[in-house]
Amino acid sequence: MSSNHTHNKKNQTLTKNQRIVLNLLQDSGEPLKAYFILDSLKKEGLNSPLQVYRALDKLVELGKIHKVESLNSFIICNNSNCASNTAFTICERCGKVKEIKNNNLTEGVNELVRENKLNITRYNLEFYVVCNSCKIN
Amino acid sequence: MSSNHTHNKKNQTLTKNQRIVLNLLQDSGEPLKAYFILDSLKKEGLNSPLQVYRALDKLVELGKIHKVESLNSFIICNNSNCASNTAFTICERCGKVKEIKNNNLTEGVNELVRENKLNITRYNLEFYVVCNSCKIN
DNA sequence: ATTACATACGTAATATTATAACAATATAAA
DNA sequence: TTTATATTGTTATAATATTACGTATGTAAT
Repeated sequence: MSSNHTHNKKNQTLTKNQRIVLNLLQDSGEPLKAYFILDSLKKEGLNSPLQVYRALDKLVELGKIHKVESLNSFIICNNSNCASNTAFTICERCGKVKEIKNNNLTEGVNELVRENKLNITRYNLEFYVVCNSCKIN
Repeated sequence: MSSNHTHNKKNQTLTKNQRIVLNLLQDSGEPLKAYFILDSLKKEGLNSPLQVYRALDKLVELGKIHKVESLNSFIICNNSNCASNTAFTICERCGKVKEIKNNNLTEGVNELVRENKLNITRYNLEFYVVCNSCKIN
């Protein structure tokens, strides 16, 4: 038996660089910046920004991660069927980001798009909030 | 009559740098990048990125312009009452950006926010489209 | 097996976007 | 007028992202 069978079938189609970047984002759950990813994965053999950016590009293309545009950061997709559509809440105080996975929202957006005759291919929605823990403190 | 009364009262409270940056964005109507603005305004006395970024920051704060996050660009606000909320269509082919100023959309978003119990302070919506002229060609 | 093709890799250099730090000046408020 | 606040100009540097080039690897057709 080879030693490298922890990844699932879908991940097997990924290359080594793509896989280690995806794993880091998966483990983190938070949005991470490209150069932070680079620093974190030096020990795994990533040496240059381009190696990170190429992996990120591919993972975005595959829909496995998203770019949070206003933060120049990347976050794991925890939504099975968002395709390239994204919807996030971003806390203005602590910076915490959550992907919104609420079917009502998807429905609502679709309706919004219909009503306004927007002929869209995809969308990116960023809702700035004060999150619950920040509201308390 | 003096020759320089085209700006409205609100603009009179702006500083020189803020005013010339705003005028450029106003005349252009398109999203412009900070360093393009810098190059364009060298002759007006802007010498450093920081002068541009400071003016841009202030204008965003005043709601006179918006940042189009996914393009790292800035565009004049042509919506009297959007505050810091933004909604754009961005053509995937030609890059053309339009601010959506449709009351239905505002209403729809508000409803969306209510239904999903999002406690938001502001939002940024980016709808990627293929614009009409690109669709034809 | 060999060719052709597409994809990914590694590396170096460079381009683009944005901010920090500091001293000086203007503006508004007390 | 004194104090506080915002803005300016300048230099340097940080943070984010891409170009260019040559090599390697996987896959599919011949």
